[in-house]
Amino acid sequence: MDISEVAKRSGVPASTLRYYEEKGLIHSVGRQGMRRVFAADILERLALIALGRAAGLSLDEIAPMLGDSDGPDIDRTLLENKADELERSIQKLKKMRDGLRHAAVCSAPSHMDCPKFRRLLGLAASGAIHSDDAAGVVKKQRRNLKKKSSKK
Amino acid sequence: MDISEVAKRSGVPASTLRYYEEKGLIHSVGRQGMRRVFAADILERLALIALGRAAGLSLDEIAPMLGDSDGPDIDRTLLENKADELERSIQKLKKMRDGLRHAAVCSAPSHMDCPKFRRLLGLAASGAIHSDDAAGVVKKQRRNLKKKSSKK
DNA sequence: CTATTACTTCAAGTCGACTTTAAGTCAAGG
DNA sequence: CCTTGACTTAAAGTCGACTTGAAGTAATAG
Repeated sequence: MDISEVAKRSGVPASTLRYYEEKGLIHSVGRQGMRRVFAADILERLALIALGRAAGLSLDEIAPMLGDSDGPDIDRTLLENKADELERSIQKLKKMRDGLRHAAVCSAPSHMDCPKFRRLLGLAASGAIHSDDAAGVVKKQRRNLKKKSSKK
Repeated sequence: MDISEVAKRSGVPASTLRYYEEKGLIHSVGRQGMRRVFAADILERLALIALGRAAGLSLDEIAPMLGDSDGPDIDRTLLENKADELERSIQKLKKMRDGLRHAAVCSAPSHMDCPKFRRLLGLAASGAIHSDDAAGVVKKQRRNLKKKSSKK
């Protein structure tokens, strides 16, 4: 497969594939002239990378998990840690969600008069809701939208 | 209050306060010499900003919600949308969490032999689990750690 | 054989929310 | 009055994961 074929099948842009190769996350099996040729199993590897990303791993964290030879070499402890991390994030996001829903329907004349809202405010201020959690979630969605709409 | 007092009370670094002022999110009530003086209600305003950030709003989205005069001016529809967004994120993260937990304990010789794992892989590859969701959550945690440890 | 198109590399740009640095100002304590 | 330390500004740097642009090469359709 050439790079555009991989891009088509995987949904990963060619530029990203080159970037991944540069970072050592993927490898081409050789070249036809100057062009990269990829093996079929590259798709599985890309799925594995996508999974790692979805689990909140950085590319540098993912790299060592992709076994160089055959199957992936996954650290089970790391997986558990990530799962726990996700669990904590979920709990925080739930609090935010409930707080937002209440604020949206709260009948207090001003949100500042609503005790629930003030409690939520206190949580955010004290960092009990770690402000980064949701921010990251949403920011990227915006980026994706932008990407899609600017596809000339 | 001078800027360091606000920083101390709110936990927001002085540099960030100046940045927020530059962006129009906060205002000082005047100067003593060259130094900013803040009113007491700045703390409430900062809490509001923290809340917005926690809900996944960008600074530019937050700005219009902080009423210029007295109470905040919050768009209830926006809040509902954000709550829905969080809800979707929560569902995705739950899938990830469960998938990771299984992968961590799966007895298949290689993860590639485990049907559940392959299903998870498929989800990630197809983008059903929007890869950015968890990534954002975690990345920032790393940043926070870095910040704390490099605090000379 | 040649034009087209798709690839190639390398360097630089992007995004958001800050932080850092350099150079300068000044309020307050001794 | 003078030092000192906390403030000031403006500009540049940071972080991660890519994307974009410029300039060049070559596989392939005609």
